[in-house]
Amino acid sequence: MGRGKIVIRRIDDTTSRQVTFSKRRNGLLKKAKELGILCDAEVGVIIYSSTNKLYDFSTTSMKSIIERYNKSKEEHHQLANSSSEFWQREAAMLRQQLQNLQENHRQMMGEELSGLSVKELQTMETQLEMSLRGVRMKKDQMLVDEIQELSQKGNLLHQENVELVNLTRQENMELCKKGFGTRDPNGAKRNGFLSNNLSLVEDLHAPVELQLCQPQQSNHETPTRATKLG
Amino acid sequence: MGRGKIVIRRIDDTTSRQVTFSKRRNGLLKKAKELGILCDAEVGVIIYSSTNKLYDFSTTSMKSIIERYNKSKEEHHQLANSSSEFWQREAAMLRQQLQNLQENHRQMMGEELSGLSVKELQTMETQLEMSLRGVRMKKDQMLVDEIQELSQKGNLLHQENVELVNLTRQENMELCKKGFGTRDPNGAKRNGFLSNNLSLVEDLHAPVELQLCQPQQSNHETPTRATKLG
DNA sequence: ATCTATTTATAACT
DNA sequence: TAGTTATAAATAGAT
Repeated sequence: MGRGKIVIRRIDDTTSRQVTFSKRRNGLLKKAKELGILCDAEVGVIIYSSTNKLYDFSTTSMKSIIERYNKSKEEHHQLANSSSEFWQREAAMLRQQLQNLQENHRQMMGEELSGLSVKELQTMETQLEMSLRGVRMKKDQMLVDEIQELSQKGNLLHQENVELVNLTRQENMELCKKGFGTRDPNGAKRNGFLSNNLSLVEDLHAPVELQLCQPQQSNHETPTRATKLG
Repeated sequence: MGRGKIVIRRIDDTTSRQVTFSKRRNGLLKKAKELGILCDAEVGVIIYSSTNKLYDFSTTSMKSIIERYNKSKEEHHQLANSSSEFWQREAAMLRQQLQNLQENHRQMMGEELSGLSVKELQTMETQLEMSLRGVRMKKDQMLVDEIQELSQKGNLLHQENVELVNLTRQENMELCKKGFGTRDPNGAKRNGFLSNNLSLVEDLHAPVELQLCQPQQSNHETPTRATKLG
């Protein structure tokens, strides 16, 4: 596949050979990768250039591929000892189970549906509907829980603020009595700071209560008035 | 490089995957061989199919390539000496994979949902919706196909019956001419049997066409009239 | 397995 | 060494 046809024979020219090596090596590694992905195969490629440089590719780990290969070859002439045989069978069984489950899982994910009967598809459909209901219920429950928790936190903060306002008002009144109120009659600085603080909490609080639609809180308006009063 | 472009992604259809595996495996081994010859390289390729069959190629001997590779990587000491140990570790690894997939699968089935975040649940919900759509589409397609096939069979039977009626009528007329018609002028017995036969086929035929809503058949009424005439 | 339209890899060249 | 292009080879989809 190139400008001209070539015969498969060692390329004599060193430069040409190295250029071709570089191109074809990449091609081979690419194809190995594609084979692994497309066909779900375990592939290992080891290449040593004529200059003794190593290039390799493997879908999983080269170590495990080589070990698997060695074991495959050993089987032929050497009957392993009983312990080895046991684990080997165990591994084969587990590999099979894994493959079964993988296929099942893929079908569950809506892939690889060819080869299933209408009845099987019907069963899967029912199962998926049940799963979906389960997941949605769980999600909704989690959201409701989260909202409730936030709401409770909000209520707590609100309580704290009401108490804080009351305390500060008492403090102010006591300061006024002691005559410090004359230089700053409205307490603008401190109260300004406080009301800012409170409205921030209000902003965080209000939408949470909207989402929950809890009707029992009749004390919502008090802090707003309090900030206006303060 | 084929009739159509493909994306490099696991092929879902088992048959296609195996055909492609066979073709590309041969391609890869051929290219490995060519690289070895053209560029004077040492090449080793190990392939395990998804059905765990081994295919390999090596320019020299796989054993020497693997040994060279192991030396390059300086890993050869720690490779499992005991076959038993190797398979034991292999089994442990497979078991772990199996457990991971099983947990995933259970969650997919709507079980064991605790410990998932709202975001994860949202992702699962979307995935399940997609899967459900896929399964439903596949099922519907299969049903439509089945109906179409039945309809075609029905049409064929219908054609055969029309021809049968014509033949029988001709036969009757010829019998009448030969003078056998005088004892049974209407040919009641034989025609009665035939019309029963036809209406049976009609009953089987009609609803199938209703489901498919094919408007092109203008010959539907003819057999009904024929039975009335006969 | 075989065929062929098309894609992909790459030989020759820059 | 990297980029371009004409052509050979591989192969996807069909039979």
